[in-house]
Amino acid sequence: MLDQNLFINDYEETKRRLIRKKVAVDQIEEIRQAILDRKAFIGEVDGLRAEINEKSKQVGILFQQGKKNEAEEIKLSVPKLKEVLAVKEEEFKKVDEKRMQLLLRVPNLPDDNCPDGFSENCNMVLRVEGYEKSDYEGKKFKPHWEIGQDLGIFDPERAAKLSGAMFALLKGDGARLHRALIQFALSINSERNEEILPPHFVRPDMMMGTGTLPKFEEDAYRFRDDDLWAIPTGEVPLTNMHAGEILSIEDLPKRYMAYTVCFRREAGSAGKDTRGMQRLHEFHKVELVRLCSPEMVKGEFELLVSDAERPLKMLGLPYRVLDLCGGDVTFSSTRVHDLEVYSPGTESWLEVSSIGIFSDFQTRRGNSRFRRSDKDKPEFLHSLNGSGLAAPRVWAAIVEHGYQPDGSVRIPEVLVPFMGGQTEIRSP
RNA sequence: GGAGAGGUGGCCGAGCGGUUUAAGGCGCACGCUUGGAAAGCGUGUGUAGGCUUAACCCCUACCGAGGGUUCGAAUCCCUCCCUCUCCGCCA
Repeated sequence: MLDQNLFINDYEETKRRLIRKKVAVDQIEEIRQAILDRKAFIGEVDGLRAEINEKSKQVGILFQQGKKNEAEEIKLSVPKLKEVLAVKEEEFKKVDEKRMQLLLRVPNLPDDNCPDGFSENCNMVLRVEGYEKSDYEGKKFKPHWEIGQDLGIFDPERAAKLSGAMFALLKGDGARLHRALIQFALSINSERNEEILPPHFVRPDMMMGTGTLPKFEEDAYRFRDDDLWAIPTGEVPLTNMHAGEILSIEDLPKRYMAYTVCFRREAGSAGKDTRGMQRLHEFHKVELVRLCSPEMVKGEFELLVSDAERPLKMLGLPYRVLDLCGGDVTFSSTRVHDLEVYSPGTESWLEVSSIGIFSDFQTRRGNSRFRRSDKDKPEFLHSLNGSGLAAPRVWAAIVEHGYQPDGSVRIPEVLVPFMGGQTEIRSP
């Protein structure tokens, strides 16, 4: 959530930046008005409360002095005030609720360093690593689902039988390769990041905290009988770990990583680039989250990008780094770099990590703060996150790139220790 | 799931309808004292919002959360959440 004072003290600038993020002008005006309306009400309501408090205090004092009649007289004058207050409070509640709902649905301000533009076509390729066009041009590569089915390590039919479309079932060495990937990602990041194993179901306010609710309600799974949501990413529990707390600056930055399952309804994306392991309702991921002070953000962002790139480099996969344009930067973030691995089987770039800066947008919602010293006021933490390794798509890339003419799949060297020394996957 | 106990400031802990403006203590900060320190004494010590916007003062809300009763609620009533103890169930 944005600081509402931005709409009062820095309105033109805020408007300019929100427009870059495709927010309609009248929506911005509406928010400003709601904030002003609320401010007007709060003074009136507070004044009435003060008056009632004062009279009640008088009643108590008069009773103790034995001045019963005077006390009764004041007592009778209060209900009228309370009626007025009740009406005002009712209106105030409406105005305040409207303000809140509007604010919760406004995206974060994009950083001015984001390229201009409103669609993914305007995203800028910052660099391409390990990719030679000539390696792929004019050649035909098998998609991972074919290779996987031939080797008996990937079974989409049974996954569909059990759970429906966009679920995966890995078998034998396929499952083992997946497990190796997770172990590998956790191992190489363990020096810098503290490993967390969080709950996978969270309260609604935690989903609110990362900006997932209320805007993206249709994309998350919720339980019918309990007021809990299945996390769409480890970002949700990690970013909210210190909700309601005030950390000391000496504890910063907090660098967390978590291996979690991620649950996504993927509403509206059925049928589109969903074959094989490209898009799943349930997938496994190692997530990296940083909580820090504002001046640490720049450095942490660079570290995060390099942490997210490292596994791709080590696995020898070709990938590129995108700088998302202002209009394509996600709801809660100010700046985003995407890592996309090249999938020769689908002849496309698959997003495997989205590294974002969220400023205090998420932490204001979750009320996660820090203090510079005993004398300083608490300030909101700043948060960042990115995938350390999104298992299914990396799995797909490894299978496609490691595919050998004899039908086997070569395991990248760095994964071999995590595969118990196994160097390739063959049909049994 | 059943029975019971409890949730009060950074921490401990009193208050169970009205000078509570939340006692007292610990911790912390500053000052006095001292050759220096400890002890002692004194002062201060939350968050958010409003007003001012340089600060103070003042006002409002906050005693797990949300409702209710009352002129007045930390205190009484209802619902929910969490923690602890015992029982039951269970990987």
